[in-house]
Amino acid sequence: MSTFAEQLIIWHDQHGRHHLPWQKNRDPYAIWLSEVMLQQTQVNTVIPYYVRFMQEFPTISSLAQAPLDAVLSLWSGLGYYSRARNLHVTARKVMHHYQGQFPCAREAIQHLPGIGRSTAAAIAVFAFGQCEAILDGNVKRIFTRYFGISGFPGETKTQNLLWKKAEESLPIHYHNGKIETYTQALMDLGTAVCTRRAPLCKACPLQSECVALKENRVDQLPTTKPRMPLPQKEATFLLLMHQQDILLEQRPAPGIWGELWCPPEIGIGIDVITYCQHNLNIEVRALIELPILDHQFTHFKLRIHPQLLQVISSKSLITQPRFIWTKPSDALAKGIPAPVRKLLKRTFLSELSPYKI
DNA sequence: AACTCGGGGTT
DNA sequence: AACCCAGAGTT
Repeated sequence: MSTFAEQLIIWHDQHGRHHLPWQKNRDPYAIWLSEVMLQQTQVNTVIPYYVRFMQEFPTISSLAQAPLDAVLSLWSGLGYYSRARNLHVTARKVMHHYQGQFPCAREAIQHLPGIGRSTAAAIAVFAFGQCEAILDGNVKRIFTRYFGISGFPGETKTQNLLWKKAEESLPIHYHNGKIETYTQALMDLGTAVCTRRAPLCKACPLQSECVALKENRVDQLPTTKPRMPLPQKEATFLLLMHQQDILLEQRPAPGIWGELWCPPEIGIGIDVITYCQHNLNIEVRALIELPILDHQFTHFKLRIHPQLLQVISSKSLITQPRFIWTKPSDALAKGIPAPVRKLLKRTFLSELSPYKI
């Protein structure tokens, strides 16, 4: 076995993580769920969501039978909601096309929605013990440093080279359990030792062969993404109050916050009273402009101007299924984005708020 | 190849 | 405020 893999496996026995919630068994469903939740999301953030999700939907069958709304509700706050929608689609696909048995070949796994090459490989490794290479943020960091590879890992050229290194470094002549340990060791080393800033090279099992360490380039690698300043967007949120209820609208998918519930959003500068008359067919009275809510996405910044409005006419005028009237406390149990959760809490549920319901 | 999709943690 | 995180899908 290569020194690289062997050193990692030896290191993992003493220093790796062995008690994460999804490490209890080889249930493909449990492993698949964990891998999807962990896409672009840190372990400590995922754990409570994962535990709740497994309690609510302990099997792929129970997930497949659930309504999407229930799935999104459990996902609320975790972000990247297309993951939840794809999870739901895939659960039904596995039930229907694979008789509830998760496919075990990496290629087949990779064809399922929401599962790319790295996630498919992780599932193949941890659920089925197959010898496949992963390439996540941890692995990219370790390999760019160990082999001294410069260039932003998002570029195709660099990414292809990293995949090649990942495959070449696999423990080919392994026996039972080695590939799982090796794969977990890569991620644990990336999390605990080969960190983005201030890596603990003196504690690293790969230090004697690490090119970046030899050449004193550890803090130069991996090459950071060239960033553009984020465009600033603004929007008005209409908080329409009718007695104890507010109006929520289900947003279209695909798109930002697809299928999640939000107060109606309009561009700034649009006359609110007129908009409600013409587009919602509701007579309203403007109460107050609530404090601005700033939110940042990967590719733009959104400044939300929440406007509190009182409904004068009957609320029953809106009957489209994409609109609902709901108590703010009930809205928190639905699939709503994080800023909306924050807004509803501080406006309607805080003891300090004059609009507390 | 470039762009779209979130939210939270860290520094 | 910038950067990153067990990336994937679309165009």
